[in-house]
Amino acid sequence: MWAHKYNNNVRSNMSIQKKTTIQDIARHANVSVGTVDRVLHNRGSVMPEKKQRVEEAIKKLNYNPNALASTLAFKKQLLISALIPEATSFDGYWSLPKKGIELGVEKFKDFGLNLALQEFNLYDVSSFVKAAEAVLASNCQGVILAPIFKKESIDFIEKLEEKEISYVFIDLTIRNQNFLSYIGPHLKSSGLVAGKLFDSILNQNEELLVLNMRKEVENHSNVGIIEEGFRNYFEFNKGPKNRTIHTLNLNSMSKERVSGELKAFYKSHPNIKGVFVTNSRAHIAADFHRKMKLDIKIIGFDLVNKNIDSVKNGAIDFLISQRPVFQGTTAVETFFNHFIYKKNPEKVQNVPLDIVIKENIDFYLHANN
Amino acid sequence: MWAHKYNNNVRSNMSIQKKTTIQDIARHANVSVGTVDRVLHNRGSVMPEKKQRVEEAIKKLNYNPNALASTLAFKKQLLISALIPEATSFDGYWSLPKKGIELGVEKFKDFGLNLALQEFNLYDVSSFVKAAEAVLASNCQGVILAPIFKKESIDFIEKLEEKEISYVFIDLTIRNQNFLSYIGPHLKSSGLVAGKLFDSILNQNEELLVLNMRKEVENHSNVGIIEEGFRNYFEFNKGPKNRTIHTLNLNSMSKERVSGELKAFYKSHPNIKGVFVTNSRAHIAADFHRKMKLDIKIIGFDLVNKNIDSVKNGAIDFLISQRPVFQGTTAVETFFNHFIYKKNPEKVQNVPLDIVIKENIDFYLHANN
DNA sequence: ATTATATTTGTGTGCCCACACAAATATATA
DNA sequence: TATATATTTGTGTGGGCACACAAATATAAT
Repeated sequence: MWAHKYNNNVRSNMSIQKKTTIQDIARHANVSVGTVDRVLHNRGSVMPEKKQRVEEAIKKLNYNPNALASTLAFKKQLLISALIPEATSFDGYWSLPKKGIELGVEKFKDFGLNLALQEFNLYDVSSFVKAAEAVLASNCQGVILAPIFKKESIDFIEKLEEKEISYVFIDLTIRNQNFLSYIGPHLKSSGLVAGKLFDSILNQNEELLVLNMRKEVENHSNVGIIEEGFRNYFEFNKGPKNRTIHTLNLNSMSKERVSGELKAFYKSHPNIKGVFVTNSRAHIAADFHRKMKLDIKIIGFDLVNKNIDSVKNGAIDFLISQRPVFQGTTAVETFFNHFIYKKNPEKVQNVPLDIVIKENIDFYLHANN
Repeated sequence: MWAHKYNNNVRSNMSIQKKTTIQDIARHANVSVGTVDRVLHNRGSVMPEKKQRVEEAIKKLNYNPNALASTLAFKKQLLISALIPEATSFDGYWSLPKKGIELGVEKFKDFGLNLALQEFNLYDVSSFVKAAEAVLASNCQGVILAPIFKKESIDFIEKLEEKEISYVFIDLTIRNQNFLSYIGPHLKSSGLVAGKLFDSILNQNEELLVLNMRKEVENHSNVGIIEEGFRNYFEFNKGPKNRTIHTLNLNSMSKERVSGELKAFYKSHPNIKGVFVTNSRAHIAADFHRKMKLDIKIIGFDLVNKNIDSVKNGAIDFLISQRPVFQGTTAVETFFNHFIYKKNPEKVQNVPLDIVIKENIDFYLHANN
């Protein structure tokens, strides 16, 4: 027994069937729409028999609420805060998640979703603390958080939990049980991918360098995991070629410093044919290689402008991109689904690790990855 | 002079501002909502001066229609047909675009979007013709078309144009001026990517084989472009290593036939260390290599189940994936934007060419790529 | 000026749902 | 039995927009 209804706006077309509404349910169960509403939201009290009739009708007519009408009627607005670093001239990465967040908000603004963007300085803890306070003062319902500063983030999260504000981590995470979702890369796999690529493109006895460039203040636990994954690859895939892997930690990002240190290092290690840069600053090494006409391969992270240029001019061989824009839209979408559709997200939402080369980079730039 | 309005549902929060409505416009321009409506849709006639007042108010108050309320009031339903091959046991590729289309429809069903799926047999032209007739009989407003059969597709398109039904191409295209959009890969770049990868991972004097496997009936103009891109790479990047590239065309996909032909070919060409399979059947060659313990690299296309297995067991080194699921959702979204928001899409929407290896494949499987 | 016709404008209804409130019914208390 | 209280149910309104129709005004023809 079927309960089909054909739309008569379009000339009798089998494949267009109107969605059933609460009105339909009410008629079918011989109650008022108010009662149907009460059953749907288990609000108020309904006689057991009527409740059953309604539930049967819902099943039979395959009722699904119209999210449009629902949000239109549900007047409450939804405010999401985003607490992320601001993009700087020498590190434009965070412009990408930001773009994603803004795209997501744009998409859902008709649904009453609003954004309060709070950016902080990647190298200034106090700016984070200040921004966090602004978020706490804003009485928003959800927070998108990039927990760059571990200790301060944990303090912040505690206050969020007191106020029962839910939060998602974006791009990086800290061990913590109560976040709604983590949206970002699987760091260890990032290292594995780089390892596999280098192992494929290098010859037998060529050596590798892991290059960590960072400022003192930065939380570098992530970088550690990436390097761990990278080294793991070669441990588990030893095979005939037993590669030597060196590590160089630099506390500077200045062109001159890096160039100098690399020059010295290469001199004492002439067999190095590949450099794995564990953050988005591969272009610094790339520029040096290009200037010195060194035939050393580079693999790095992230489609920031200077890296893009280096891929296009051949100085960087592979970039691993972790869908920064997509991370942003996903974070917003996660909250939307959580609050509007009451669907709880997966705890960990790992983004694909895109392998970008000169030949496919344009498509990544154009799409909102 | 600003015209802000703060929502008072949420305790006075600066960042939540109600969207302006046609009511606001009407008040501001001192006309009725009917007149505003007329201006917005240039329906009916409006006195020039009032029209101007309304247009000014729209600009000043930064009015954007609420798509929710709009579609809720706009009762017309939208029917989209999808004319794509059905997935078969030995070629599951088309289950992925189909999944994407269904996801897209699911997402927009509240907006009155309906789908009429018409699948045809990849190896049976007559099934395509029949499905195309069904589409023409369905009086839909848009068609998602996979133009596998060139001649028949052109015939079909002619009839669509007579009936003024717009259509998009998905996954592959044919030269034609009137399609609304093409959503799919840039074929030549697919070849370039494969070329670059092989050039990186192979040694100096190792040779390459381009393996085309197809049934007679298939439209193979695409495969030609891919191979062209592949060979182009080596022409434009000759460098020191001048590679020899062979081509083997097989009119069969049977395990036995392929194995036999490959065996013979490798015997007469012992220097071949890489095979580029120009469609989704790389797993056939992979199984053969694995059985014979041959150390020959394989690059192929598409995340179909058997290819996935081969990547995981190491028999396929690289897969190039062209976001089949995303293609489907994008096609639906394109029509949605076209009909609901009246936004015309870009004529060509190229999807990224994802490079998939053992180390990152899981993330591609989990995401809806 | 008077009627007929064309143009312009305003009002009302429905789309589907959420929620407040009133009405109706049932149960408890005096 | 009458009154107070609790439980259950129905109706109405609003959210922003599209569209039909009626009302108002302007223009033409007599």
